[in-house]
Amino acid sequence: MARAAGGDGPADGTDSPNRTDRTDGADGAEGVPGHAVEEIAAAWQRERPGTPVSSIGVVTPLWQLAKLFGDDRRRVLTAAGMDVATLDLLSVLRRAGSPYTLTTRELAARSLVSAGAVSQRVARAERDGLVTRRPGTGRPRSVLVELTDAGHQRVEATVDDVLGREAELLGGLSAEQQEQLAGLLRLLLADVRRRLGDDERLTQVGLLPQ
Amino acid sequence: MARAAGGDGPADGTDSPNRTDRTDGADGAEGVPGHAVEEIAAAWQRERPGTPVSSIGVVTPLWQLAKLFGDDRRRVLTAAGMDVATLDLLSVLRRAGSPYTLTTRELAARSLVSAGAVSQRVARAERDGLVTRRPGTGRPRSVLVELTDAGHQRVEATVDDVLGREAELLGGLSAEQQEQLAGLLRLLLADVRRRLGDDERLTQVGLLPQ
DNA sequence: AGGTCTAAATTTAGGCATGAACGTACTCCG
DNA sequence: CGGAGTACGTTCATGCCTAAATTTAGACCT
Repeated sequence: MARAAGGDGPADGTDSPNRTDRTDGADGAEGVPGHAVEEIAAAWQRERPGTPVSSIGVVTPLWQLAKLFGDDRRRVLTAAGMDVATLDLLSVLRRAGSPYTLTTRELAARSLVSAGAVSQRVARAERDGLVTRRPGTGRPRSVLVELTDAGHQRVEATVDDVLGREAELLGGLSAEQQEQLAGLLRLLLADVRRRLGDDERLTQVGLLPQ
Repeated sequence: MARAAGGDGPADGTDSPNRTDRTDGADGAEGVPGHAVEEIAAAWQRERPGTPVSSIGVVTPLWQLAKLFGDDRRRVLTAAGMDVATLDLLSVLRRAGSPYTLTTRELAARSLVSAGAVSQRVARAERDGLVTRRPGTGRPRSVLVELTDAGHQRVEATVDDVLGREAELLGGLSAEQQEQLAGLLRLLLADVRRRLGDDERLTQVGLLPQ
């Protein structure tokens, strides 16, 4: 997605050769394909000694990976006539199991998006016949959202593709590395969630990825 | 974020009690504050045996963490009269060192956003007097973007806050754990970038975080 | 030398998210 | 019992991004 316009053509494949002859000089180790993250912290240190760079080693790649995975998923889904937000919604309902019904309140909590966003997601999905909406009997103004057959089918048709693709992208890491990484991320997530969510009720989770 | 409307009130503290009396039954270990990621893979397995869930342990927390860090950063910056996209732009220029000038082409590559997004970011920043734009002498239609003094000051005023805050959020992990995590993320990032970017020139990096 | 090709930036259209204002249906207390 | 509170879903304005169309400036070939 750092891609410019121009569809899927051969694009600028003839790109790297004449790369270092431009504006440079202010750029250090540029042109090297894999210079990456370390360079960012180093640049801050060089330009602004004392900058608290300790977080960069974790946060930057985290960010980039999320962006890369997200963009990739979007592309996969667009090709299948689907979009990320809708799949997220449908997946949460699908995963919940029969009767595939949840309140918008829970949907918000499990999707990690705002209540307003859920309202809009559900409205779109309802317009497309993928879910239905009806008043619930529980709390005050509660609303129950239920997956339709069409919605059910849409999930079945795309989930494996998306998850399979992601597994493929993780293929560069060994099973142990993946496990180790998953463990550390889980640990960090729990801690961060406690620090933020604690007094801010990001309470539940159950998010995005499928 | 996952908050509804209505300011900062005590919100739904009285929430968990009457939670299981609604739609549930299809919800397993719900209500538990920290049920999290494992539950997602388990739910897929239960509902749809054979679903390729192997990636979930890594991708889901990755995603959630990026969202949490991103939202938090946005809040910090909003309070300071700044926004994430602009700080990203200014930071890249600041880090590049004197003369704090880069082409839009490079800005796009280093920010991991589309060319159109860069155009808009620069236009906004220029309108606010944070950067200037002028034709370059290099390639055909190249444009040089340079940080103004005002832009320079804006970076100085916010970077430490943002980075400091992030370091704080990482505080739950020991230095070794952070390092280990950083290493695995770096490894994965390099590999993913190769798989995607290789034939698609997400070539450069140098992204977001600060 | 001139026409065509190519690559880069910008513009435009559309999607989705946040946050704040609303409307409203229970709850709880006097 | 009745009125204020309060929690929840929706609506609205705004922001940012992607993808596609558009504009334009050099490069290359004959």
